[in-house]
Amino acid sequence: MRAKRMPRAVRERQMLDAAVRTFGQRGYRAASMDDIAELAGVSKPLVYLYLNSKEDLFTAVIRREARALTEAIRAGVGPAGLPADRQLWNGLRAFFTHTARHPDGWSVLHLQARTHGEPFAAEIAALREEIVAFVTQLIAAAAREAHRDPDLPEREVAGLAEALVGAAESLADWAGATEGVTARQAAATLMNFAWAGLGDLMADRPWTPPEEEAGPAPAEPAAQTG
Amino acid sequence: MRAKRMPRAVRERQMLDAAVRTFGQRGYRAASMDDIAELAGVSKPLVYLYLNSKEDLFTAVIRREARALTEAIRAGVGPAGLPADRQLWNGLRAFFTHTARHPDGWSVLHLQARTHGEPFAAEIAALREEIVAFVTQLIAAAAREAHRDPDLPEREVAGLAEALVGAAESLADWAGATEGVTARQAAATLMNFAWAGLGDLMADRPWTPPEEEAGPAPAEPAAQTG
Amino acid sequence: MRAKRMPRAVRERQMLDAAVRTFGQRGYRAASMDDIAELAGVSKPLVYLYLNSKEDLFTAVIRREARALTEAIRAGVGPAGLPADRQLWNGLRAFFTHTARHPDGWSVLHLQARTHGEPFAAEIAALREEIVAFVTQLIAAAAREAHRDPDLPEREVAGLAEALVGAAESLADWAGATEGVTARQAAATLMNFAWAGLGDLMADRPWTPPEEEAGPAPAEPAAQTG
Amino acid sequence: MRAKRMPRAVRERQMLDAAVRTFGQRGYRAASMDDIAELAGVSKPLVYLYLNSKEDLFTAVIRREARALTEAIRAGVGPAGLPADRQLWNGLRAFFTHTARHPDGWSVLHLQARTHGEPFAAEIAALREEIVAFVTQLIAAAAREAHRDPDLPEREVAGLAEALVGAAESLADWAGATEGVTARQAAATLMNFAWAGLGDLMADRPWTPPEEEAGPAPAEPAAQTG
DNA sequence: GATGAATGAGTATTCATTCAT
DNA sequence: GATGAATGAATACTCATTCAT
Repeated sequence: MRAKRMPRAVRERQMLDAAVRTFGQRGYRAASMDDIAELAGVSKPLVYLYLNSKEDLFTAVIRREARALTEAIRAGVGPAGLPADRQLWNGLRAFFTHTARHPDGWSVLHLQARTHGEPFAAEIAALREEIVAFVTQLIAAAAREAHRDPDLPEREVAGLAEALVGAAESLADWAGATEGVTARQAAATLMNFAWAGLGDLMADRPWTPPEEEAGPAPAEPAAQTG
Repeated sequence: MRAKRMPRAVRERQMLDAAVRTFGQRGYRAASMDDIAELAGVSKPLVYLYLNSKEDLFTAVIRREARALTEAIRAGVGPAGLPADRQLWNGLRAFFTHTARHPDGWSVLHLQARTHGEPFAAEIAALREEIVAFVTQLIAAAAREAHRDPDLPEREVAGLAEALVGAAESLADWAGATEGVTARQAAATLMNFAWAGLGDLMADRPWTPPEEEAGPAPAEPAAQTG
Repeated sequence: MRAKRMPRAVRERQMLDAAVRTFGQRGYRAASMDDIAELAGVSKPLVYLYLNSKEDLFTAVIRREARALTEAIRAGVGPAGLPADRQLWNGLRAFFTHTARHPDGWSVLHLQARTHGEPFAAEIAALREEIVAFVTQLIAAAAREAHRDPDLPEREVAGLAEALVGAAESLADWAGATEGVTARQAAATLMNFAWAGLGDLMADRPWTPPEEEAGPAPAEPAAQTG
Repeated sequence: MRAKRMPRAVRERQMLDAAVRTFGQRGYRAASMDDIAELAGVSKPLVYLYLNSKEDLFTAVIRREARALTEAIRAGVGPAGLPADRQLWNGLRAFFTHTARHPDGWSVLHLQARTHGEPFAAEIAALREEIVAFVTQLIAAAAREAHRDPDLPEREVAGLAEALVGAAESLADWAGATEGVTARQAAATLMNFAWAGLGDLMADRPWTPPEEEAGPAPAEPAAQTG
């Protein structure tokens, strides 16, 4: 039973929701347009009318999910004036919270989109670059705060940022697969690792999370749609 | 055009070589058995005769590449008596060297195999578990060496190992994509990040690589075939 | 060349018609879905869209032909009140008429479906059971009419019914292959054989067909389509 | 482990044995030359060397099994001097005994060979003609014995013979599928049906089997090979 | 004589995509 | 605006058959 007339924006959202789920769970190639149309509750030609082709649909999905993720992080990080470690701590919690709440979207971004060549890889590269740039700038800020001298070489900082982002991605998967690991714990583990380093941890000198703000974790409207 | 007669073992190796390349570059679904057979220089039925099915072929590829990777790392790490940071340093260099030399194999292991569900995910899970277990044990050894007291909680150690492995994976991709980053540099960046931590780095207290052995990086017979 | 748009039911009938012909003449394995689609004047994907798989298609064909045959017989037999030999005589004429008019359907039911294992054999077993049950009940009725005492053992009756049905099947093939043998003649031969027995025939005591009704043989709308 | 050197005749017999089994159980199309070669314990090229092609192999199988069947019947029938009903009775027992002992051969002759078009159908037609001719001549003999006058028309006799043979085939299948039905019982059922007719049976005037000869049922060397 | 190595030619099935209404 | 009807192009997999040794 097909749903009755609806404004285009709503229909399109339903299609994208269905697509995220299908792509996230089955993968790009294994997901068929039939599946997606059925899950969205519309006919296949309508999907084509609105989203043009499978490639365009997948690209639209990637963009929407990428945007949602970066906005979640941006919202979590807080004002630019905070100290670097505090900003990172906030951002990581937002990141782990978001990936936990949108596993299909995370799967699309982290697994599916990277595995199927151009033009999707480029979308992901852009997303990653944005995040890496943010982290890079945080590291630079931390160096400034510490009056470090001389500066770390640029490429070294880039590598550190890559490492940090990779560690976060890995922990997001791990938290998603391991019962009972909260976003907060994942973030704490990563802060320790990144900020204090294993060396300090061995010496029992961990990084200490700042006292918590009053409210709950950065609000997100709701869990995964669909 | 009939392919020259060859002993089965040789042909099988050629097929696996072709498969690594094709799967690594195109992905599991997009790689067709026709492509692989052609690249291997044989007819499709022969591929089926020897490797049974696309699924079996992909599994065989995963296993071969996984084995090659773990053996390269194991060989690189050196004797068990070395200090933990030295073992890690050695292992990382071997890892980055291997992934740089076998980009298709690395793509299969890191991207393709994880994206296409069971039974491939299980193979990769096993591989990753092996590596994570090794890193976990290194961290435990480091703690012992540092006479750390009290012990880090088990789950915390697991998370740290996940983070470290994820960082390494990420840096392998980065090194593969960035002109002029050597395995040694990638390993050094990660050692700094992991061992000293960003905090120490800010304070200009980096981890110091041990003096280098005489010869070049751990020998590997040859680069990717095909 | 795009086939003209048609309602699904019509197209489905065309496909089944083409399938009966192809399966009946070439056999299940030798008939390719390409052949059937071409004969039906549609593309292969449409056949799959409507009939799902070769197995399902063949099953649908068997069911349709089985139903047509049993209904032809049921219609031919006439009211339950008739004497047993009269019912048998009517039923046999209907049977031979139908098999003569639908040789491909008869080939599917009698030859192809039995030769290719489950699940087709089960369909045919059900059909045959239905017919054998009908004959069995006729024999029982004849015994009642003759006030036979004691009853024939159940297994003996089953064997007789099998024999009669087998004889009918064989005569259907024979009539189909032999120029100039009418359904009526085949039915008469079988009635003689079955009802009088060779012994009586030798003694010149044949079974006598009842006077014929006015009209022609039981009407059937049309011959095989295609 | 391949068997060592063997005389050609023996090897060929093994291949035919394997082929009967495979064709009988799987059907002509579904049986692969690989299966047959493996079951025969020889390499595929050897099968081709001896039997030439799948078609030739199947034809050879049909001929061998047809010959075995007709010889078993001929041996069972006994001397030409016996009364017609006695000859039929003997022949039927031999037939049901043989089909029960060689189910795969019976399946090849009765099901598989008829279903796959020329040239196999011709082989079966020849076999059937031979049997029908024998039965026809028996019926003629019975008529002579009964001094029947006038003669039955030739086509009528042909039809009766077809019916009788079809009934026998059907009972062979039935006996093969029904637990506890012996060759003797099947033959008795058919003699009753054919000789006395249902009409006489209803009147409790069955055909009476002649007293049994001393020895056991017509000897056959052994059950199905392979 | 016997076999391991190899393939040409199919076969069922699927999917993204487009019309005609 | 929305959809039922339709297909071109691929894809995994199989099999009878043949050489080279």
